[in-house]
Amino acid sequence: MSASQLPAKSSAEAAPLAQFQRIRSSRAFDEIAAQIRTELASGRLAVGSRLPSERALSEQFGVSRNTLREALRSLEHAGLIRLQKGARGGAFISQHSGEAIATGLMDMYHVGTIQPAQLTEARIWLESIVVREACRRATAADIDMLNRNIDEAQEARRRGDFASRAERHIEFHRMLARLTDNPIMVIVMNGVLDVLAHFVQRIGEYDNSFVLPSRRRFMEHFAAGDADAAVAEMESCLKRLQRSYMSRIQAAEGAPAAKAASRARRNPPAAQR
Amino acid sequence: MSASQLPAKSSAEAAPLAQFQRIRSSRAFDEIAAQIRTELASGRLAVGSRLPSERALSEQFGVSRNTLREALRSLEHAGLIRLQKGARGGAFISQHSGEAIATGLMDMYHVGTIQPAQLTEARIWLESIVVREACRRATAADIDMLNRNIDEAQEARRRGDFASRAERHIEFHRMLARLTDNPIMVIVMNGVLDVLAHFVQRIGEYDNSFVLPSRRRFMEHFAAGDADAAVAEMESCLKRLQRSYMSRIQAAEGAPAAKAASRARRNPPAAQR
DNA sequence: CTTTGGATTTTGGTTCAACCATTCTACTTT
DNA sequence: AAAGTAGAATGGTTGAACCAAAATCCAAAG
Repeated sequence: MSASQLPAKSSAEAAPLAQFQRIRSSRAFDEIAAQIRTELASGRLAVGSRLPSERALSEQFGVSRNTLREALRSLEHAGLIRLQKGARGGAFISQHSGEAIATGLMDMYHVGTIQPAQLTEARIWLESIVVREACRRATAADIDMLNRNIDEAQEARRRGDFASRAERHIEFHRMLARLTDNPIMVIVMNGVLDVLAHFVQRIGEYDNSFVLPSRRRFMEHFAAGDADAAVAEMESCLKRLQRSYMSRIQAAEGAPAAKAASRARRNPPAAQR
Repeated sequence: MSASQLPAKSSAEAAPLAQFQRIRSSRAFDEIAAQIRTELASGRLAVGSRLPSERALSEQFGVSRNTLREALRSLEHAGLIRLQKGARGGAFISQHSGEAIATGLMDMYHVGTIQPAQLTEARIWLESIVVREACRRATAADIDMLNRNIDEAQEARRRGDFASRAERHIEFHRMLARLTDNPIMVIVMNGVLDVLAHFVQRIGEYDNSFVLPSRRRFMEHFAAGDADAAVAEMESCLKRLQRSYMSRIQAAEGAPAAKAASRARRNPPAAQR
């Protein structure tokens, strides 16, 4: 492979591998992450390309491998790189990102920066945009897809499967967001819906028998291309849901232990104040 | 989230019927970060409280200090903790977050997941919400603040200070977002504006002589509480700006720029095949 | 000839034991 | 009492070593 780095100084290769400079300020890994970000922003590092191995990179930057790894950790968490073990592995520039935004919103909720009322409020605002734009762009196939989702939700309701029904309902909104064909709306809406799903799971079952009839009415307007009516129907439904959430939240305020964490705890808990 | 894996078809071998998931978290620091997040979500770790020192934590988790540090790095990047050196230093649960979302959007833009046209499109949509809600909530003091901002922008324009004028214009939109009093809108709008500012700075000066008159008209409607008219004025202004941006970026597109100006790479450079 | 199975190599994941730089505390000196 | 300084606590960094997974190569089996 031509990309192999040998200690022997060969002349500059034509490969897109960047020449990184030595770092200077405190917190070397911040500098390193910033330099790699700069390379990425400049276009010299395209999606799919592979950074040199940790050992090679740490030598290029003139830092230890541990420090370099902390920089990579930061970039990986941001969704910019994906790390792969084994021969031919390494750090690959990744496309998706987006996930970091969803977890960011979730963190803000957990830490109390976002209150439930603000969450549902923003959701209603965003949804009005999404519906309007989705209505403008939806094809017949898209409308079929949405109708299928409603059928599935109805089937889940018939079975008394609350979890599945809730999941279908949320998936409906994700579909609408995707129909806008705008990654910002998709990402933000997905993040908000993630938090909302978490929130709904915490407050438990609630009365949403009015949702399915509303969905049917919504789809009539939507299929007819009547964006205003579709938005109005959706907004009315969401506001009713919001009232339902808010009335339930006082009850759930006391016991926040509703997390079905299936994760295996093999180590002592981290808590200590 | 929403990551539907495509099952590799055509594997004719006798595979078990069940769909097994890929084992993921063999990485200790992921487990650690998840545990700390869980503690945070459960409310046992409040904002401002301090985690044990790295040395103590690594002992509690039964991992080396380096591994623990990689976990902390991930949490720090997310904005959940703030690290402080020296005696009485350590990892403190932090409030703000939000920054991670802005950098996430910026990353998505740099990596090409968000195209300039989609950026300005989403911005116009979001702004319509912001204006409507800000109009509903603005006090006389808020209106004064906005008017002051316009005066400053006009002053900057008189001096021919393009950078300052652009900064004032963007600050105007940040103010409006804050007036919604909804952290989600503030965070998302701030992130979008960050990217937009970066984008505008890249394409250089442009004709925006129409912005200030539009702002004055906007403020008339806004102060009168006429949200519809305010939204319409803002939208018209932003769409004109958008056309200006797009015409400039196409000009930059045509010339074979020295620095990789655009990155709409349809064919991702195959990752070392 | 193809297939299988295991050694080999490459690479990320982890550990350990130190040292440095910064910051706060507490004690000593003036 | 004020000022200065020694020390301790804590994050930041280092370098060498080993482990585990994944791709490759190669020889033996069919």
